[in-house]
Amino acid sequence: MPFHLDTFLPYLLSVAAHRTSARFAALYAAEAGLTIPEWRVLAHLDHSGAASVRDIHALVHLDKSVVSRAASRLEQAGLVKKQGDTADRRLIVLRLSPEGTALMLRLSGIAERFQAQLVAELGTDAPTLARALQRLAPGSEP
Amino acid sequence: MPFHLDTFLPYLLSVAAHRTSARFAALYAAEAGLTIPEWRVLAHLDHSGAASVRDIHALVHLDKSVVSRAASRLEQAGLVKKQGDTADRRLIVLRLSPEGTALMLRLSGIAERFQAQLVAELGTDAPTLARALQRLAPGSEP
DNA sequence: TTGACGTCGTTGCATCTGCAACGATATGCT
DNA sequence: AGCATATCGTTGCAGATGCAACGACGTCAA
Repeated sequence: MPFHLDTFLPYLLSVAAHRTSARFAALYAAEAGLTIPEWRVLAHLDHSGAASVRDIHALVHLDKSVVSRAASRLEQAGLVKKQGDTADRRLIVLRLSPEGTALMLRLSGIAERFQAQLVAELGTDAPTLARALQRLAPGSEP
Repeated sequence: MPFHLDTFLPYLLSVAAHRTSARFAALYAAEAGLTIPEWRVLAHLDHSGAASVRDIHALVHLDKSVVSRAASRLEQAGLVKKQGDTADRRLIVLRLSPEGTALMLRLSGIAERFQAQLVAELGTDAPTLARALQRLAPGSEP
């Protein structure tokens, strides 16, 4: 009995994730030419206020190098400010600039509308989906 | 009210997909050093018998170039045979070699056990998750 | 038949990713 | 204090990815 790829959860997850990210990226592409890592860094800074590269690396599931390069691009674009931590001079504190804050104000509106649309498409399955995904994607594991 | 990334479905999907794929890849890494595209090509050939690059591209959500290169590597590894279609000489028919069939026999066992473990972890949410993912990942759209 | 157009698989190229260094700094042990 | 060890952010590098060509082949209409 051969194996069926189209009921295999890792495959379904991968395809659904890719497609959903692409749909969302198309929405904010008009607003700002951000990559997904850049968007995640901005979003995290928006709700945490300030964070180091390490914090984002740990909490947002991006490699250190990806965060570092995304932060550099965002700084060059004037959306983020880097600032050496005075207590621990290895750390670099990232904060949204006023322009970054303004951009996130618009982007978070787009994101919330997209989330609402997804929830509408999923109907009553939406909360279960979110719960199941959170179980598959633990917050702290490597 | 700032935006919360950790309830955002595209983000949850991405992290869950990455982590689940990594768990699965670790399982078959010992059995065969396959990349994910290679695994998908093998799995699709296992249950379709024969398929062209185009077929796999359309059904398995991989770029043409990715399928082409994966097929070349698999052929060089002796797991897949390429064969020109006699009717339409643009097409290249891919089939599992005996070695490829034997490998898939072992890999599909690993895959089914992993799927069973995931289902066990998810409990009653598993069928709902699968249904929701299928709705987010339509079979034919570009 | 001829020629325009579409499709197939491959390849080149720019970019992104993940991993392993590396220098700078901090921490802990003696 | 002094030195080994660990952590932080950056960078180099090999490999993978997505996209746009490209040549080869097929299809359709005139």
